[in-house]
Amino acid sequence: MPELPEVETVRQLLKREVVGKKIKSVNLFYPKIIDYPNTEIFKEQIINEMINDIKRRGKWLIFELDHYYLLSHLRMEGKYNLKKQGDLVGKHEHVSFLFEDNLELRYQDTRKFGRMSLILKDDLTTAKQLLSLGLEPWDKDLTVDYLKSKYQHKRLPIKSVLLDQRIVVGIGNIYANEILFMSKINPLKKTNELTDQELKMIIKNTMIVLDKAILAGGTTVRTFTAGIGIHGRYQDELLVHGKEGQPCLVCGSKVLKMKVGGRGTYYCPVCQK
DNA sequence: GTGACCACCTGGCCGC
DNA sequence: TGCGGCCAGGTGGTCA
Repeated sequence: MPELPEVETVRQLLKREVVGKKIKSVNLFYPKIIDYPNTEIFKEQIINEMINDIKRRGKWLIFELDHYYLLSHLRMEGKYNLKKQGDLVGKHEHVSFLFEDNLELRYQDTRKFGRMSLILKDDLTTAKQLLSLGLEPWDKDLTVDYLKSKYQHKRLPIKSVLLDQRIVVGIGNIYANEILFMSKINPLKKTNELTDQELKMIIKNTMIVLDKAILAGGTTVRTFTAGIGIHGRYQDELLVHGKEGQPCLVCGSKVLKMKVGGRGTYYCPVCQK
């Protein structure tokens, strides 16, 4: 599923392929993908807009158009495909942007969880989708003191809190498992009981894990690929996620799986006491 | 403010 | 082979 490294990979690929293209029309095969405004207004407003840049904030892709920002969240299985006009529309392709050069950017999403919004440029800073997001993992303000201020009243397991996009953006279930393994922290440890040293390790390993994943083009798990024919390679470097029953790479103990906050959580009971 | 729970969705997998 | 049930999980909404 797309987490920050996957979204960043998609961003880089899309930027190469579609920046400079003007949108001639839009087809919505599954209108519920459009969160805001309503579909008719969305289709009207986006016509004749040029894609000038593609940015990212957390797991949101931000297409910079002439007068608007198109916000796109891939959620679980969203991806973009570049097709020629008239190519057969796939079963799971729900939105199609037709460009003036007769190429089409198709949004594909097996589980239809992804969402898009079209926001006026002046409204970006107040967009509800971005307003509550926390710090990027590489932000210089992401310090032990910052985490302490956010974590001090949290008694939830750290595994659940790592997924909270209001504190640090971009960490999903896979990378949360990896970060905690590398930091030797038990996923069930209460967040407000973490030591300064543990917080330091979380910050350091978040950057390491996400940097490596971006370099590898993200992680291809189940049905997720970055689209446009790209498969991430980071799944080959996963240390603990999806390794239930296999020996821990550090101590050789069996990797266990449990549910934390309803999410599949993999950990080594010896390394992560 | 915090935390638990649910809905949104479909394909893959497993047991019968 | 076919069927039903469970699981995967990011986010937003609701409720206590």
